[in-house]
Amino acid sequence: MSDLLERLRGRGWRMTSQRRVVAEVLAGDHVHLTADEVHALAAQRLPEISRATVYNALGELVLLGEVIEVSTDGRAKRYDPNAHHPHQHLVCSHCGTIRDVHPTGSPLADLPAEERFGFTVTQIEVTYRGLCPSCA
Amino acid sequence: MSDLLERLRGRGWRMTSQRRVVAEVLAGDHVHLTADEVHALAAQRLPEISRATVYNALGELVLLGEVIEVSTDGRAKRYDPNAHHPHQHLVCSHCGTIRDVHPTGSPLADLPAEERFGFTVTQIEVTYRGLCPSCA
DNA sequence: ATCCTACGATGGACAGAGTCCAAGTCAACC
DNA sequence: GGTTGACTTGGACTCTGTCCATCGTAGGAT
Repeated sequence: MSDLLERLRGRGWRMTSQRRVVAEVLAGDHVHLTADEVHALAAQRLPEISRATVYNALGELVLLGEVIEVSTDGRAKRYDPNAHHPHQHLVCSHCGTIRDVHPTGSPLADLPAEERFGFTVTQIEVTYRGLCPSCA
Repeated sequence: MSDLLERLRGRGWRMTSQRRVVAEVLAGDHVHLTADEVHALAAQRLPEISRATVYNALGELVLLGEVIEVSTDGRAKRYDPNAHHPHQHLVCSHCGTIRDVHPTGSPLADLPAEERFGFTVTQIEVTYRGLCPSCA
């Protein structure tokens, strides 16, 4: 996690107390937080941090490739710090719980050339939906 | 498309002029309209139709399984009338164009039992992202 | 054909998520 | 310890969607 701070600083990311707190919140074990949840956790350590700053920092972390934006419902985006290990998501349709999963094989192989319409496909997102054990 | 109206009426869907226009707008080309786009198109035929009515009708069509809700960005949901033919989506990261695609094989087979965490998986969404020919 | 009535439509207020901006602050380099 | 330009702030604003009280009407009953 201080790896993260190192990397960011090394890339010329100006280190402010606000950005540090946002990065630390994400690097904790709370996964898939919404921006407001990140803001709430950050505010526990830095009470006057503003929402705009959290949004800015999150957006920059996404651009830097340190965090992935996930939107599994049509509501708030979630921020996934597990950006350096490719994975997909398993979502409970009832309670919204999200788990990282690692399917074998590549879904790209399943898309025939004639179905690509000339696109250069660079990314594939797979969302598995169903009921988790508690909601079943 | 009048198939759609038939089916809806047969299921006891009370047919109002507003609902008819919404259904007809969707039954047009296989595009992926947002609620506001549906509203705009519907309003060309029925100028005083309200946003709330369009949202209501779209929500009911989704519940009836006649239309699928798609959210490929974190922004407005899109409504996909191609609900009776399973398919996935190919999205241009630059201009947002969406195309229906039909991958071979099932990604479910790629999710090992130990990666399912006891979930009962009932639905899988795959989104292929990349650049379309015009944006490349 | 007309009447009834429950279901649907309306539009304006409201809510949630996110963006923008002008003014103030401060991290990093000198 | 200055200087300076990048960062932060908070409030206003946008966009998407929901809610609700009131009004209108589709379709069965007569």
